[in-house]
Amino acid sequence: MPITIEDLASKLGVSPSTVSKALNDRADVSLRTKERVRKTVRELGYQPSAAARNLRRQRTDKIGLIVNYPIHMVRDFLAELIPGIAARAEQSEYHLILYTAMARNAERLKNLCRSREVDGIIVAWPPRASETFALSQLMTEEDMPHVFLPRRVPHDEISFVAADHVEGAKALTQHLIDLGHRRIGFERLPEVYETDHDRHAGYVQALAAAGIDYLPDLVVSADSSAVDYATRSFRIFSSLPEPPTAILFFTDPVAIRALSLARQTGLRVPQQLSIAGYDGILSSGVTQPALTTVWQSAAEMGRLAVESLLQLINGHRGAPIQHTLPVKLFARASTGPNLRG
Amino acid sequence: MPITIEDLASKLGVSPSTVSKALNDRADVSLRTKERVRKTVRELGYQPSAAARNLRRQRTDKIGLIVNYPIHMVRDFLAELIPGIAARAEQSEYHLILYTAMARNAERLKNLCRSREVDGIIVAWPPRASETFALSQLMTEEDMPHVFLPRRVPHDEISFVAADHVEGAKALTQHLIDLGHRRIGFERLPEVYETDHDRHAGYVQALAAAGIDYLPDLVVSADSSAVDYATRSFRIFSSLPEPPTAILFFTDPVAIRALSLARQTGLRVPQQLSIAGYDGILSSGVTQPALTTVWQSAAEMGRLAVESLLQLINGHRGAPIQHTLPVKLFARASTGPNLRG
DNA sequence: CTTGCTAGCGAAATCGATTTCGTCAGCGCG
DNA sequence: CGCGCTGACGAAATCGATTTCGCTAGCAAG
Repeated sequence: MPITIEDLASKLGVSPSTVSKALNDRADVSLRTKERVRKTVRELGYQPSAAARNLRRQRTDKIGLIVNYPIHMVRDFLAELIPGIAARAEQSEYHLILYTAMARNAERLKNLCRSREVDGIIVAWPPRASETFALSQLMTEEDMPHVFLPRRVPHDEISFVAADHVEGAKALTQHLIDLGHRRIGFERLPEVYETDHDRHAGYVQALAAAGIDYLPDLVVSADSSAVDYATRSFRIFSSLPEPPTAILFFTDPVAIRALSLARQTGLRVPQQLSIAGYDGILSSGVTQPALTTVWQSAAEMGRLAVESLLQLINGHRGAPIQHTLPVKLFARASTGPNLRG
Repeated sequence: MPITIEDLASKLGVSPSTVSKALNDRADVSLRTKERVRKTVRELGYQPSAAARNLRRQRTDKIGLIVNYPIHMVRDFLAELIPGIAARAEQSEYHLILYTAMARNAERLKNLCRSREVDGIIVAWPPRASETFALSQLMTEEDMPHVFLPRRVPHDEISFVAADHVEGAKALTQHLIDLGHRRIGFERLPEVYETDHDRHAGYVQALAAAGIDYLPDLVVSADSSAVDYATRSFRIFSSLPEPPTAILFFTDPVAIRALSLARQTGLRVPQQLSIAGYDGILSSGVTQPALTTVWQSAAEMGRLAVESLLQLINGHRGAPIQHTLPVKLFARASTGPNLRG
């Protein structure tokens, strides 16, 4: 039923080869013929079959995005990332296929590679370093270009696009130090995530630069298995013999929860306690007081990830492509001068 | 380089036809042969070429999602919708291709249909009734199954999944009436959007049911061309000779902005003015006071859209598939009893 | 006039699967 | 013994494009 290249050819009185070559602007077709072909294509609304092209050209002009987070943890991030990726891809005539159920399943990933239904893959995978390496190897063996997101990967051979969480945590800590804080609480994750590692390093660096001692008591490991670990962390900080005058929470939702807890406890923010989050989710701007936080541009990361991937697809040789993007500090009302000396 | 069905066949000493039939579990292959084939497939990690299958079977097991909103207006919505669609699609071995640059371009849409790179399309398109009809016709002519989202489409022949905005606005208005309000402001959009139409109908119905007069002064058209139309609408309501005691804003962001404006003006919410939003974005839960709003489950709509689309793809005949989903009222602290009589 | 070259086009191979149709052996039955 | 039927398999066509390679006409150069 749909128009094929054969239909076009017979209508024009030329061979399918000529039509194909005309449409792909090859040199061995006369200008006059090219014009005739293009005109008829417009008239009939001919569009080549994607499947046939893909089969013959051994490429699909599609890239895959593997998303594998618990969605509720990264709503804001994904809401920016996905349109960012799609927009950049479409500029280069690529489209985006989404895979959300490839959860830690190396077998399925391998099948995806072998089916060749995408030309390259962006992996937004949970940040387990060990997994990352194995998966990258698998894709390399299958000749599948790939880029990881949104964390640094501790391997020189792996391409990634990441945000600079060392600088992010450093800027946040510095901001509090500038406000006169000396006892700055830091909430971290229990498992070994790279993000956590980077942020902790930033925190440590900022303290050291200001000549402030690192106090292990002020660093609390979140227990992500606890139902309400925001409350748990908050209580631990509060029940310290000498509580911090400012706290860096691991994510905005936790910090927002902490704002409520502080209000319930009768603690005024920021007069008696400064609170900061991380990630710059939309909600952080509308709390009362508005939350100080650090933001990474997911759309920008997506854009860069696509550009890197396209380079790899187009045969980039040499060192893998690794980008670390700056983050931006949003100093808002939930942090203020240290009034407790 | 990758393994083809031919490689498998020669390794097994059978023909490619037999391998294909074994893998597709056809009847004219012996059990013993099927077992042998499956075993070797596992050993070699064979995965059929997607392009070759697509070409021969004339289907791709992919569905397209056309998103065409200004992203910032629907972040929360998309962040739920897209994973919802992808998750449901993957249950049925379908995958999702995203198209964000098909902006109101009928030509590109037609090309997408003719390229046959998807088996069906979910259109999350701006709500212009006239456009919708033309686009639906175009896709019907191209034999492309399609479902519209997230609004009712005023045509009996078009499949859609929508939220019940009549009931949503009605519930919201009723909630305020129950709190003793009589002068209830209603912000609407200037253009003729179906959503606006439905919500306005719900507002009117609730008033009528309570025997309250409909006062045109209390209905303000938002000027979406204004930079800060939240402020503009808020001022119009405030400067009325007898201002409303409660206001329904068109979206949560506008309502959240109104909360700040009220605070700046010295108006206490909800004691002196009740404010409600619409959409149930995440941020609405963390304002101070938390915003009363109405929420539609984007994930659920996505799920239903996929199911409807699959029915159409699998040859559903008869009436088009039209779903109108209930919405949920979140009565929170930004609305309270009318204390002004 | 012959040779060589180029421009323009078409025939046929190719990509890798699925599907149709034909073949053949083996079996049961009259 | 002959016939028909069935179960299991393979040869070949097919999907619709791209690409390779060969052909021919026309023209320039020697």
